[in-house]
Amino acid sequence: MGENTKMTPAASKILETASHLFYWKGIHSIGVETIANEAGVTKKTLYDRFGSKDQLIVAYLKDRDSQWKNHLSNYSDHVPDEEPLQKILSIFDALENWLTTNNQRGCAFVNAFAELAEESHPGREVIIEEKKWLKQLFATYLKQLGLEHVDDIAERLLILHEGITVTYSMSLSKGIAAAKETANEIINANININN
Amino acid sequence: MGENTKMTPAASKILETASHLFYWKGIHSIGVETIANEAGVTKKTLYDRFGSKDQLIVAYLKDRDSQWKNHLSNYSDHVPDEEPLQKILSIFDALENWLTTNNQRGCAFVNAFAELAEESHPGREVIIEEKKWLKQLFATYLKQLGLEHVDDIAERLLILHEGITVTYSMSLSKGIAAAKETANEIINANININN
DNA sequence: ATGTAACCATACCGGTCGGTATAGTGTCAA
DNA sequence: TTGACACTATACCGACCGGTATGGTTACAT
Repeated sequence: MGENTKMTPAASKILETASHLFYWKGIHSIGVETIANEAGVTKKTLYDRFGSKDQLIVAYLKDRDSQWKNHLSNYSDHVPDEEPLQKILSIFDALENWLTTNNQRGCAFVNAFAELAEESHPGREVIIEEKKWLKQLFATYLKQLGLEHVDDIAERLLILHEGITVTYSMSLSKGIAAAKETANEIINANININN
Repeated sequence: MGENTKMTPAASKILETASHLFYWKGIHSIGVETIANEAGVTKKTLYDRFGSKDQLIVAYLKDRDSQWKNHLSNYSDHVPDEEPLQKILSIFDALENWLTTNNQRGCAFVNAFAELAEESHPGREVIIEEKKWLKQLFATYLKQLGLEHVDDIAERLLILHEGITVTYSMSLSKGIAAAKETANEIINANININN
């Protein structure tokens, strides 16, 4: 779902443009007319492809989701399955690179969640599912490490992940080292309990 | 600065109303007309008191800041100065109560930061100063504990603080226990190093 | 050759945006 | 008692909002 491959050329361009503008200028601050103009496309085409601004927002969020997961794969895939701790730490490495290159405005999902105040907005589900997915990924690796209380520890790792993203985007953290090291310490502390 | 005491009655009502609407509906989603109407005041009065929407936004952020600091005092002040660790943990207790009562939409500052994308918006400075203040507060208590690397540890505590606020607002954390316990463990780990 | 899908251009809709203008009322201190 | 201040009420401004209507062009598959 949402793969660029099965989109028309105009739709791809619209989504690409919307993605950039929504992220850097904010969802509510950007009008559909601006998106259409910047994409070199008529408003008619935008509505023919996406139906409404809300649906375009959902497409934007799904696109960010798949981009982030793809980025993450580049860091995790070459870590052998026998090293789940390194798998977890690679997530923080992926985040560091993600934040420092072209994503200085912080987490698109957290920002969008702030803007989409209406409980019923379909974008909110996409956001929450993304975070749940990440938490579950942490839990899976923790289980492979043979830890107990994996849900609790996964929650802590997610907290670190979200926290560092916020502080980094406000220039209150220079890199993500503080979060990565804390993650490492939390995990090691719980490994030692089992020995 | 910004104390309600030296405001006119209408100004207080406007700020109170704006504060509520900005927080729950989002800054860009709410128009000045709505605020004026809900406050039972004319738009003229709103502009006579606050000058512009942007200045009202700044007033809103400063008001949230003083409210949060006031709330924090209620939790920290009755912890004796001789117990800096408890002072730090009381910040997390204050946050738990803050988030669970009337502040379910997460951190007003993080949300506003997401909405105020323009680098030059005066509200951004208020937000960053607030976070720096909290980080410094952590550092002060850590220094009283006789720790080294207080800036590094203060950064970690801030990360936990921001992280739990985000995950709680997305219903991915049930309470703030995970953050508070991690904070406690980080501090204890660094106390032991000195012994 | 015909239809359909993807696009273009332009013009329009009602509604709302932030902000201003004009005119008037009540209160209270000097 | 006068003038400054805090307010009310109403009407207006140009700009922009999300979304629609109409009509025409190209390319491509059947």
